[in-house]
Amino acid sequence: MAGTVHERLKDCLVTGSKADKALASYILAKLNTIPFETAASLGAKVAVSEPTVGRFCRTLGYKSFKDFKDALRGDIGDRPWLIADRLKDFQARMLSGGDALAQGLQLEIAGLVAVYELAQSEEWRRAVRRLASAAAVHVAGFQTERGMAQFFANQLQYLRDRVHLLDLAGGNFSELLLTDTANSCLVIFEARRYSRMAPLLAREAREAGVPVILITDAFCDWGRDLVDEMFVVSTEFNMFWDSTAQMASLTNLMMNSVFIELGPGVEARMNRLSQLYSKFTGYVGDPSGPVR
Amino acid sequence: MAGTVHERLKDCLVTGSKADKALASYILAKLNTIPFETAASLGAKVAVSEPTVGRFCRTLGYKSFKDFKDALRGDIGDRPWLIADRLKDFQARMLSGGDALAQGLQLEIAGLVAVYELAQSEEWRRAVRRLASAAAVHVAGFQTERGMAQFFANQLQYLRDRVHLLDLAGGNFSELLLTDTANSCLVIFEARRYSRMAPLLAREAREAGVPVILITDAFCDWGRDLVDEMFVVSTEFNMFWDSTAQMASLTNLMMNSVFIELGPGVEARMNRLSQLYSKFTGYVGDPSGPVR
DNA sequence: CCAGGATTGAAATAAAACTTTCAAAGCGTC
DNA sequence: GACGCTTTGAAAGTTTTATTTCAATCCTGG
Repeated sequence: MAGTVHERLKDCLVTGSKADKALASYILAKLNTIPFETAASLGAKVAVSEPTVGRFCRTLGYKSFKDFKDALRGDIGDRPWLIADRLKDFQARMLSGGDALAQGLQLEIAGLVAVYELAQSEEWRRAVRRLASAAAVHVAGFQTERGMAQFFANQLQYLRDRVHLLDLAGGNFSELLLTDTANSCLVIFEARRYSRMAPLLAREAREAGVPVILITDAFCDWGRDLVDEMFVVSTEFNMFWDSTAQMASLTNLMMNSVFIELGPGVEARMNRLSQLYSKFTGYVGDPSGPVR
Repeated sequence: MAGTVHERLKDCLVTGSKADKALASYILAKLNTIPFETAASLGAKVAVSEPTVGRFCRTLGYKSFKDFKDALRGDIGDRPWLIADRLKDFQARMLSGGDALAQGLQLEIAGLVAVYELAQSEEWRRAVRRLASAAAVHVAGFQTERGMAQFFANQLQYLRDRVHLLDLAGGNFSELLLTDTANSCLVIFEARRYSRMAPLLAREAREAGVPVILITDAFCDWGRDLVDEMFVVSTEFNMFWDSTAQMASLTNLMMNSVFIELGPGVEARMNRLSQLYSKFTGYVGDPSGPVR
């Protein structure tokens, strides 16, 4: 049997034996609590023995009750979502061949949902207000997260003035710490293995009265008490190393929020910036560029 | 200790030992996946032993790890936390009010699936082989895609030698075009509005016999006949401007492919690079860093 | 720098969760 | 009602998961 967990269970409602039907029915009704159950506890609830639960999972095509729970963990459901069919293709491949790629995709989708959920938090609104209203915004990232910091800074520069990318090149962070820090703020991108610089910088900034926004992974145990807002994105997608790609999605979502916070007035700035780019460098197909 | 699971964990962030903080922090960040974990699997994720997880739960006032999970069930049990249900939430919002956030998520998921599909194409394999075997790799990005180029370059540098980030700072691209171009290649990140520089650079590179890989959006009409491999990511997620965030996912996926192509030998390089970082800058919690 | 408590992991042990085996019960068919 | 097939649970066995014990290590405060 193939397909999502939902589908298999529904099939089972029709084709299964009495015990199977009872199990499928109960599981569908109480999906939320299933991961907390064991084969025995579930069996007890449905008035069925433990081995029957195991057999049921095997009928469904899973190796064991445990395997079934794991499938639930990444299951996207059978929503008539725009991409459902293509997604199912991937899932099918995963189930047949243990395709690492398909598994990674599921994890990444789950992470993405989490990022979008973050955007609804109070913490998010606070960070957005800060980014929109601070006198200056400094952005830092270390190792492979340097690019993320750059990406964030470049985008924010379209929306507002006084956005600066910090880097390690000078060996100190005087750009942030030795200027007027009143009402400025700091954004740090960092993931495992954390550079010694990240908490150091966060601590210094805090001591200078500069609020800190940290975008990081789930393993960061030094951030909570050192920063004002902390956003955690998923980084484990079944790849040979952790991926910080979702920091880009978060960045983008945050830019959108800042844009909304700033109001339509920013468009003037954006146009002006484009004009400047056009004047000095030029766009494709833009006759007003510097050279033809 | 008393209170909800959430409260206890937060207390623990302040009062707990190092391992306890790491555990509390991780659990708070990934509450949704905890029901699927065992003490051992959780321990592995935060680099802590199995008994420590058990003790941690007891410190928190629970009888065992199992007891802790049961408490969690009561605490988060009624709010949706399976991906399927959380997605359903977003979808419902989209259908009811045309919620911008929900719509964005839907589009972004679809885009992500498309990126993963790209990773199975012949074109992808070609690009990967190229990135793994070229004598040198140059990476360029313009405007807000500079960060993406940097991100790509920084990651690839972990895997191989001779990766260079090009930029407009010098006003020419001699780093690529005036050195020995034999068997080198160029990667360009670019999205609307395209910098005049992008096609210019691509053309020059091609004339110099340098193959070009282009990562861009769906509107790029100048790329096809100017580059060897072209990867198109979705950029329209219902935001006030296009987002190139998925270029990061693509980059990550590509790094994974290059890693596989290069074989396990790269690990030596990666370790060496980490050692260097440790020596000159240092990691959090790494006593062998340059200063304590 | 050192003593003493706190923290931690390895190994051993205990407990639990799950599977297998097997016999009995259910159920449709002749 | 007997036959054969399927389904099920009890009991025993196996594997996985959690706890205990204990020695090593790490802090902390003198």
